[in-house]
Formats: sequence, C-alpha cells, structure tokens
Amino acid sequence: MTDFFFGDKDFENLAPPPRFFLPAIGRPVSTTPSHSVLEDISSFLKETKSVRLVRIVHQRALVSGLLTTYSFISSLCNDITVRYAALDAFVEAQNALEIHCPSSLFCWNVLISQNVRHGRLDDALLLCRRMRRFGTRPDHFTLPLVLKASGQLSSLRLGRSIHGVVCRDGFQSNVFVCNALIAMYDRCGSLQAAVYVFDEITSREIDDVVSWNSIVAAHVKAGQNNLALETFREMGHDMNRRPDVISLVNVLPACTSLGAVSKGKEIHGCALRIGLFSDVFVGNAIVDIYAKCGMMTDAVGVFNSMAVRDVVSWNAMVAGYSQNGNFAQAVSLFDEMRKEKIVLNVVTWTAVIAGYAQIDLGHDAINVFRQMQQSKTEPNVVTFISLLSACASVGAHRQGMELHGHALRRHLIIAGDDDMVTNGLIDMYSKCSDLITAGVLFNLVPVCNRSIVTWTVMIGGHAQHGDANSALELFSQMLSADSNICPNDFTVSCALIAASRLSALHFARQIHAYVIRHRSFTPMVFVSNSFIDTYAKCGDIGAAEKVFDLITRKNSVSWTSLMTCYGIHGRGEDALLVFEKMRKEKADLSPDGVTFLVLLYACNHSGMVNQGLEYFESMERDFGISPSVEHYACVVDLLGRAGRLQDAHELINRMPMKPTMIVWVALLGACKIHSNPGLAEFAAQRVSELDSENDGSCTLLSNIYANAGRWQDVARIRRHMKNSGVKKRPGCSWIEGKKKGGVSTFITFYVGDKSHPQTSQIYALLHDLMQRIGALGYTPEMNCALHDVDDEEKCSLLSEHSEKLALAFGLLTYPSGSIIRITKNLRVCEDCHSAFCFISKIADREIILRDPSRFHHFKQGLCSCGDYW
DNA sequence: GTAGGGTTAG
Repeated sequence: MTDFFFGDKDFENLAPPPRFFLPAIGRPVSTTPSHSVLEDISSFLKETKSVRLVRIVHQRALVSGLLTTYSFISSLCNDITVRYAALDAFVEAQNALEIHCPSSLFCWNVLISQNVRHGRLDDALLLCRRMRRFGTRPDHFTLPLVLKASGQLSSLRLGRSIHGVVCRDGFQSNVFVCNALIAMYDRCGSLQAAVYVFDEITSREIDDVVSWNSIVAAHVKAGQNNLALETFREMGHDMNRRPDVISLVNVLPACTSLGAVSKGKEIHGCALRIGLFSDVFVGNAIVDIYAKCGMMTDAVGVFNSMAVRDVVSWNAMVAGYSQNGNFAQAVSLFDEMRKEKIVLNVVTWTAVIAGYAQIDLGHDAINVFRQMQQSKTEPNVVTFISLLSACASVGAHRQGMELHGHALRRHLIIAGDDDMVTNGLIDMYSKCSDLITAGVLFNLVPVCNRSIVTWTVMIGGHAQHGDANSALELFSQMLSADSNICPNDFTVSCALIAASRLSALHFARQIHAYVIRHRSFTPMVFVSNSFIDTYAKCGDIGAAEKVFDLITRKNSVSWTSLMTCYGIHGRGEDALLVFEKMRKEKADLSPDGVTFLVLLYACNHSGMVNQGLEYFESMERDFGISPSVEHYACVVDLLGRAGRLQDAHELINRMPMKPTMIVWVALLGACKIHSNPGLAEFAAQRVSELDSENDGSCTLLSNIYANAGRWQDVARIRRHMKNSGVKKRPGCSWIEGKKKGGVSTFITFYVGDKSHPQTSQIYALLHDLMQRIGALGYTPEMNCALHDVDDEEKCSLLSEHSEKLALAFGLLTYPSGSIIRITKNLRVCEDCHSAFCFISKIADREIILRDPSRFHHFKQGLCSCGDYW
C-alpha cells in the first residue's frame, strides 16, 4: 500500500484514528492519484477481509475528492459494495455514478449486480430504470441481472416487460439472456413461457447445456417429472451439450418423485461412467433416490462408496430410514452423526423431530428440540411444523402454546396463501381440545388464503375433539365458498368422522354422492374404509357391506372395519366369520392389535365368552401381538358381563401393566349389572384415584347404591360430587328432523326437555304410549330411576328420559314405515330398552337406537341384542 | 445444483 492513503506500515494494529476521517488533522492529500495508485487501491479492496478498512478507504476517498474519478467510482460500485454492503455505500456509488459517469454501462452493471447479490432487488430494478433515464441502455449483462431480480420477486409482470425490452433491443439471440428468461419464467411459475423461450433458442441452435438444465429444472419444479426425464434423454444425443453435474442433480429428483428406480439406476451408472459420481451433490441425489424409494440396501451401498460425504448425505440416510418406517435405525444413524462430530444442521434436527412426531412420540420430539436449541441451531418453518405435529400427537397444549409464541416472535407466521404454520397451529390446538383458540386462528385466515389443509384440520378438529355439528357445517361452508377448494381424501374422512359421531346417515349419503359425482376424485381404500365405518355407525349395515365389496384392494383396516360393523350391531358370529375369512383368503394381511380389539368387542357384545377368551389367548401365542390395556379392559368387560366378576378381578391383578381407568370402569359396569356393591366400591375407589373428576364412575356407583337401596351412600356420593365440583353430564338424545325448506338437521332432547315447539304433543303421545304398553305387560324398571322418591314419581321421571322424548318426536313426524334412528350420548337404561321393545311392536316401527357402545335394533317387540343386554 | 414439513380410516 502506498503512502498516499495510509503511510503507516502497521496500520492494521491501530485503532481507527480520527485523522483519517478529518483531513485537517490527518496528512493532507497532496498527490493527484496516479493510475498505479488506483490499481493498488483496487487490489487492496479486493483482498482485504476487514470491513473496517474498506469503510476507512471509502471515507478517505470521499474527503480526498477521489470519488469523482471513474476508476474509483467503478471500484466503489463493485469492490466497496462487495465488502461493505451498507446502505450508504450503495447510495454514494449511485450518486457518484449519476453525477460523474452516467454513461458508463460497466459501472451501472456492476452496481446492479451488487444490489442483486445483496438481495436489494427493488433497488436493482430501480437502478436499471435510472440508467435508462440517463440514456444508457441495458445490455446482455444488465438484462440477465434484472431478470434474476424479477424472478426472485416472482413478478411475472415485470419479467414480461423485460422480455419486451429483450425483443425490442434484439437480444433474443443471446444465450445468456435467453437462459435468464427461462430461469425467470421458471421462478414465476410459468412453465409454458419458459418452454416457449427454450423452443425458440433450440430452433435457432444457440442453446447450451445451461439452457437444457434450466428447462429440465423448470419441468421438475412444475411437477412435470415425465417431461423432465424426456427432455433429459433428448439432450444426451448431442455431444455439445453433454450432461454435467447440474443436469444430473436436476433430473435425479424427477426419478425420485416418480419412484422411477430403474431410471435412477441408469443415471447412477451414467454418473459413474462419465466421472461425475465423485461430486458430492450427485452422490447425495443418488443416495436420496434409493432411500426415498425404500431401497435402503442400495442407499447404504452408495453412501459407503462415496469418497466425500457431507451433512446432506447423512440427512438423506436418516430421512430414508425414517420414511421407510425404520425410525430406530434413523435414530441410531443420528447418534452416529453426533459421534462422528458431523456438524448437524437444521435439516438434520428437523428430520429427527418429524420422525418422532410421525410415530406419536411427541415428548421425544420436544426433547430433541431442546437439544437443538442448546446446539444453537436456529429452527425454521419446517422445524416448527414438525414440532406442532409432535405436540398435537400427544396433546401437549402448553408446549404448543410456547411454540406459538416462538413462531410469532420469529415472524414465521406469514399471512398468505396456505400458511402451513397456521395450519399446524390450528391442528395442534384442536388436538389439544382447545377448539376456541383453533377457531380464532381459523377465522383470522381470510377465506381466499385457506387451503384444503386449513379447512381439513378445522373440520377434523371439530369432528374429533369438538362439536361434530360444527364440523359438518364447516364442510358445507367450504363447498359453498366461492374459492375453488375441492375436498381431498383427508377432508372426506374428517367429514365422515363427524357424520358417524352424529349417526348422520343423510349426511354420509350426501358425502358419498359427492364423491361419486366428482369423477376427478377416486376414492382410495382409505376413504372407502371411512365409509364402511360411518355407514356402520349410522346403522346402515347394507351400505357398509356394499362399500366393502366394492373395494378392489382391501387392506386389513377394510376387514377390521366390517368386523366392527357387525360387532357394534350385535352380530358377533358374523364378525368372527369375517375374521376367519380374512385369515383364509388373505394370508398376506396380518391382523394387528386393533383387529383383536374389535374381535374381543364383538364376542363381548354377543355374549361369546369362551370364543373371546380363546382369541385373547391366541393373539400373543399365534400372532405375537402383546395385549394392551384396551384388550385387558375388553376381557374384563367380557368376563364381568358373564357374571364372572372374580375372574375379571383376578385378570386385573395379573395384568403386566398398571391398570388404567378404562379397566376399572369395565369392572364397575359389570358390578352394576350383577349388583355387587362391595366390588363396585373398590373399583370406584381405583377410578377416583386415577381421575377424581370422573362423572361416569360417580354416577355408576351412585346407581349401584340406589339399586341396593343404600340411599345414605347415594347421598354421600352426591355430596362428594357437589363438593368437588364433579358435574354429571346430562343425558341427551338426538334425532334427525327437517328444518324449514326440507334441510335436514338434528334435534336434541335432554331429560325432561320441554323446549321443543311440539312439546305438548310429544308428552301426550308418550303418556298414551306408556299406558298402552303397560297394558301389554311393560313394567317400569324402577332401578333405573335413581331418585329417592315414590314409585309414581319415579315412573314419570323414567318416561321423560331423552331417548323416549326423541322416539315420540320420531313417531309424530316421520312417515309411517320409515326407520326411526336415535342416538344417545350415554348408555341406554334398561327401562328405555324395555319400553322401546314394546313400542316397536304396538307402533309397528323399526327403531334403531345407538349409544356410545352399541346399537339396538328394535323390531316387532324384539331387540337385536337379545339376551345379552 | 442436493436434504427436512402440515390434514384421514378400523
């Protein structure tokens, strides 16, 4: 460095001395800068790593009048802005340029280029406009730069106008400009325009390998993987445009998306032949295709043969194992990465978090996130989405809320089209049963920005954790909204969950009709299985069977769904036949834990104690499936219902795991049926230890005491419930009715409900019916009236049960001969059961009554559940 | 020019 600027040899060791900024104090600039001095400055600026020194040179140039020389301006435009990308450097460069040499195309170009490089896209475009105002026309360097800027801004309008300039100024034959046009149209999502430019240059044979790579990449990005592969094949014919590393890296993901392993293998061979395999990018893409296509052995082979591996290679392997359902292997590879001291990046951490979320180990996912934070890796949008799904899977409301705060602070929630973080938040809040917050977030998203996933998570949230009616309402709203939103498999399944919870047969049929009408929507096995379940739960066994028969590729869920259908309708023998048929005809479909649960349930509700016990024994012995708590609860119920209370209790004592509430509730229920207050007290005690606010068990125990006439104990329980704030859920029943205009709706009746406009008619009919069936031999089951009152009052309390009110409404309003379907939120009592039998006979009606555990078909005085009630 | 993500059934 010459004396001209610094003088001091050991300048680097000095603190910035004010004299360099104030010429009055510092050495005066006496020499006019010579050419060699400027060259020195230029090479200094290119080499120095110190932003501080660049800043000093910049300031020095300002005060010394050097800024007016062309040489320094070009250096300012380029070298200074490279190192020192502060706003003032850009502003001064532009000012100096406009004042002293506005006709220097070179200076404009380097300044625009620096602006683009530093992401100052709007400024770059503005500069281009300024240069034109000064009469300097953009050339084949300028145009690709501003095309890149408009591409990065995704501004098709701007890109098109630059395309106009390209044509007007005759740059269509410049391959750089054309390649930039292709890349711009690609980024703006207009494959068609990109292809147009590409076809034009190839027809004039001015294309090169970059053009081909760009157009292949554009096809891949637009999801046109087959066309991408075809284009790639075409380029192979000409030796002038032999595929390079970038060609391979572009085309391999197309094979991956298509699952075209053989094509991938071909490209793998090609890479080895032409010596491109050593490139770590190519190697990574090859590992990725094998891993994603489930060929982990091949992926391992490639991974091991790579001379250079980076964190991406490892990530591809971790993701491969995780996506192929071998999460244990993924985690062990993750541990190996840590042992090998690979610098983990956000993708690595996120892949592991997502893996845990997928297998519902949300707490492990959250722990990994804590470690990630300790390693100072910044989470991004993808990390948050995975974490939210982890919280949703385990109902971690508090952690979910924390994440919501994080996301807000990091500005990761972008108000725009299909904001996946918001979708994740809505889903998380829904699955944590916080439908209020979920609804607030959902309503904050403008309708035009709601994607199908946004709608689906909200519909699914209401269907599974909230009000099923709201779910169906949202589904209709979505279809009638002006947006071009089309339900997908997920949406339909969620709507069906809502329909099945309400037993909304009409709704299920409408959804089915919609699915059939929209030919573009081909129901896959997943949706068909949902239909089987929904029809079963709406009481239409025939429809469920029909859907089952029409599935071409039934999976084990299809078979299990049909078994459930028979199970809940008390057709245990049929459920068992389905199971045996599946074993015989579809040996490749293996039953799992749920299949056995359904099987045990079916045996349970059809009184097939011995068969049930046999299946319970065989599941571990013959199928290697260890029974879960749910299986035990089912067998406790099975034994209990059969009166084998002692056996049930002993089974609980033998359980390899700690019995949960459902097990004790099953025992408690059995104690009710077989009037065993002693054991019931014990079971109720266990339930209250596990969940002191369980209203069901309190009510059950109080009923048991009431049956035994132990009114003091009843009062004690009542007091306990009152003191501890446990509220008995009110029993209610609902039935489909018609609103004005024939739109179907649900009418809900509570015990003793008098809110319906037709109340007087309903009660009159009920009164009449009770008298008529009394004449036929019906006697009220006083046990079911749990109030310490006289018999006459008990009778009237019984006759006001919600299901009886719903039945009277049905008899009043349904056309004769139609089936009356009623759903109840709590278990149907014996008195209503008996009354329904009689009423079905005298009114000559088929009645289907559903409660949380089963269906009762009443016909001609008989019920499908027979003796096993 | 490479890697990671959200919604569904028994």
